[in-house]
Amino acid sequence: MFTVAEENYIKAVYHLQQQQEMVSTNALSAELQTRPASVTDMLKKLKTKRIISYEPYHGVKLSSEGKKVALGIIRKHRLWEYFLVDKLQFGWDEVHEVAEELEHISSTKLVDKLDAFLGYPKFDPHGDPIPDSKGRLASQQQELLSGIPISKTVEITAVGSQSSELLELLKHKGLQMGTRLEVKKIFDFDGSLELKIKNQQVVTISRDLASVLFVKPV
Amino acid sequence: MFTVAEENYIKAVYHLQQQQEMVSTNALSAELQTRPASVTDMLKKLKTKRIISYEPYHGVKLSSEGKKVALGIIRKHRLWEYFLVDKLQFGWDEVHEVAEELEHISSTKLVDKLDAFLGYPKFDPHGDPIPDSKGRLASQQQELLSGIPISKTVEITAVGSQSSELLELLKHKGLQMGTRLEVKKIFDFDGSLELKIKNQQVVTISRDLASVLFVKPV
DNA sequence: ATTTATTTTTAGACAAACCTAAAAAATAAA
DNA sequence: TTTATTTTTTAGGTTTGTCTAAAAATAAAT
Repeated sequence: MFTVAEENYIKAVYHLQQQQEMVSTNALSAELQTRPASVTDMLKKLKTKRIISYEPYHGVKLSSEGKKVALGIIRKHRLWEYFLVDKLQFGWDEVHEVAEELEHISSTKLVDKLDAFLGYPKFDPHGDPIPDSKGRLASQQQELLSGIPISKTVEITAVGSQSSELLELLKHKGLQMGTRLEVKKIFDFDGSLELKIKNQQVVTISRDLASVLFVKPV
Repeated sequence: MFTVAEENYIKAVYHLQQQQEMVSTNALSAELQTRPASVTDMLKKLKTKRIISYEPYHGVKLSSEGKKVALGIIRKHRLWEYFLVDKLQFGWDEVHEVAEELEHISSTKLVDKLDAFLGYPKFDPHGDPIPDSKGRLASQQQELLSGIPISKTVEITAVGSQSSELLELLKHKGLQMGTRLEVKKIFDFDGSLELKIKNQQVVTISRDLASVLFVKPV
């Protein structure tokens, strides 16, 4: 139905739309590492396929059909990530590129059987919700760790970015998806936090780090 | 390293070479459903990449490097087929097309972890051997069911073709890879065989069918 | 050994997805 | 409200992998 290139554009528009309603050519160009002129070409193509609404010079957004397609791709991406971590023992910080390839395998039967095999997981290893076969996303009342008061126990559910620097830091501190922890102290001077990792050691993290970690009460 | 199109050509040369040393342009054209002119173009390209040896008008064969690449692709194809049948409950007659897509996922780490997850299987669901990480194929002393004497117990290891008609017939008779059976009678009139499926019912199959079923002693 | 038929290659085109350079539109600044 | 800057689009090219039509090489038949 769609080429790999088309699917990557659709996914990029979806992600950028989380930030702002209308997505600009330049934003897509940066996200996809292609030149603006190439983006314009593809937008014209996707418009004729009724996947996006697009008026020259005024940005794009996904049509309802486009959203469906995007959720299908994201579903595949996140299910494969879950598979790689849960079944094949990949580190959760090394699955992204492989999942970028696997998400373009077309068989819907495969996706649905994979979903069943994994036990219909609701969140991927980064804590992001996995759309179900109808495109529905589980919503999670998640908050930033930087806003959690002292002595409350929470569980890490997501990270605000996928940068390898961030993932490296989390690994070093012994933090991952599902880690339970309690905020012990908050230092007013620099906003750094002292955390007690459930039944384990105490670590200190910066305010910058606490501001990209999503948690849920437990 | 290689594009999907290149990999499909390499795989096709490998398969056709099982029949005859030198592979012709026309044979590749038929196998890949492309025109002979397109095949010639690709052969020139693969020659410069030192994947095949090719002299105009005299056919091609894989270089030793080309064989390595081919075995890598076949390894992925067969491991994925095993995964689909063993873990995702696909019928063994419906995995081929999906595996045709999955075999082009590049990560070798993925392949090796998948291999481990599956328990290093030696044969795929069609009974074909799966190359190990060094490209070695398990050889199997397999014989045709039509040559097995009465009262010997054997296990089905492979089928001589992948035609959907054959696969449908096998499914109907309750025969699949790994099925153990004993030859009960051989009717001289038409060469048909009566088989007792291990601890189950008795079925009769034609000589034509027995001539495409590979088995091993058990 | 010629002629005929088949197979294979060359030549020239096309669509997809990218590119650079230049023009046009929109936005911000003077 | 002009002018300058940034953003986006158009115009024209490139590469990959395919195609058709025609030419060349090989194989088969008389």
